[in-house]
Amino acid sequence: MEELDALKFYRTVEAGQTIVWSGDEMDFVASIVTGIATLSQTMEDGRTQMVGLLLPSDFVGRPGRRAAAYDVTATTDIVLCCFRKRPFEELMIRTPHIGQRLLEMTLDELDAAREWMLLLGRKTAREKIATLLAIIIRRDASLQQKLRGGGTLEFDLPLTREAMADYLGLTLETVSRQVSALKRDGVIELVSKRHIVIPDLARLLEEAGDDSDGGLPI
Amino acid sequence: MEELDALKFYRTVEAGQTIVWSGDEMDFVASIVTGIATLSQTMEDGRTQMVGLLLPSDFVGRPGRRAAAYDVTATTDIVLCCFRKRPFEELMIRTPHIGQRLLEMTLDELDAAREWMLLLGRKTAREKIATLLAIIIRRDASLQQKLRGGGTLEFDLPLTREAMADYLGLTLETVSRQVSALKRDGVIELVSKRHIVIPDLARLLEEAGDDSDGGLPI
DNA sequence: CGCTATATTGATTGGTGTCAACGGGAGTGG
DNA sequence: CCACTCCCGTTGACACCAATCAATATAGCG
Repeated sequence: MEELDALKFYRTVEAGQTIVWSGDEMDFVASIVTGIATLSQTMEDGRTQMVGLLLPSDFVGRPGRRAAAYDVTATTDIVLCCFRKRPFEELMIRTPHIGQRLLEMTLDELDAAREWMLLLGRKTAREKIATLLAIIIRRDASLQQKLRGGGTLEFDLPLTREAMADYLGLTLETVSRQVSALKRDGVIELVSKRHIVIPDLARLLEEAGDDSDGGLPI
Repeated sequence: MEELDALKFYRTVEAGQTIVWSGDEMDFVASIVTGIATLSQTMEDGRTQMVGLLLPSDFVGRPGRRAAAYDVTATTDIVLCCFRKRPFEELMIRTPHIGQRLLEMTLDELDAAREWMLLLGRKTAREKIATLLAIIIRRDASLQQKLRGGGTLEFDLPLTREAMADYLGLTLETVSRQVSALKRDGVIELVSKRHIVIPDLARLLEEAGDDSDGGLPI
């Protein structure tokens, strides 16, 4: 661990900036310290799909790969803790614990990706929005212990409507419409465009279409 | 490695049988020896989405997790090489190499899942079909060296139309229609319903909408 | 105060889902 | 050998959800 410390250096990125472009050579790996970043893929004609959301403690880059496979973009101001790749890889071989931790994290990301595949392939626009909100809530809950005995929840959306659309495989107009519809139906309340109140979490989860029991499985 | 051998036992599953149900307790992990299996998720109302395709050498189960997160179904007759989970986990801690290999495989699966997210979220039905065919060809090519100098390719579909639909986030009717359309347009030829000839691979890749150069990146 | 980015809303189109009928091959049994 | 049935696949008619094109708010900011 002290060895890792010796390798690291910090880097800051402003909101909206792209950290790496798909296809770029990457000579470092990194871990998010603060802020939120997104992984996305873009087709020739401009259609884009987000394929991952990176939160503090998440890992950027893949050991053993030269070029980046996705665009990595900062959605908020970001602080990265970087390691030059070669030394990191060597350290990983000598220190099994690091690899084990990476395996854990990668398996979690794989689960998240697969949950997202169900959303993209089979859920309606309304269910997609509800699911996204539920996921953001779950994440918030696990970070800051903000649950007040199952009462009302509120939070800020860290994403624009366009980013939500790219995440959900929708257009931004559809996102806007469905958010309005959920508001009209009393599932959510909009304090401002980005600040949302959930009067009844169970109701939201029902709209999300998940087969979960409704508990917050942190 | 010899230790691993001491733990293993084999299990066979008939085509169509479910190996584990989502939520089941799993007291083993396994590796596919022969055959093809699928990972899928199902919603309460029956909508299902495949989230993974397991080929020989692929891994089943997650170290450190009690219950299965997905349904695992054999699409062909299958032979599994199983290890009881607890001893396997202990061995993994003592033998870093196994963990490193698992990490590699998991990262590959994550890449595949993310490629699939782009397909599910942003591609048209026609592009989805073309992409699936391209992926099957790439897999076949990497297994058996069947490429004849960029000439015509042919192969068998290992999936029913319904399985294709579950994989692509479509209905089986739409799959059937788009396969017919690709045939009508000369992109593919149907020797039988499951045996396909590709007269022009570049054309197929173009239909798939990928930004790749068209080479077969094995 | 305009300027720009973000968001909402409307009108219309089009792709895919849904419901339904039909085709065709493989296996089964008379 | 031929009907029968089942499963898989195809095709058609129609409906509907979400995309597209377009106009209009709203908020932040120099």
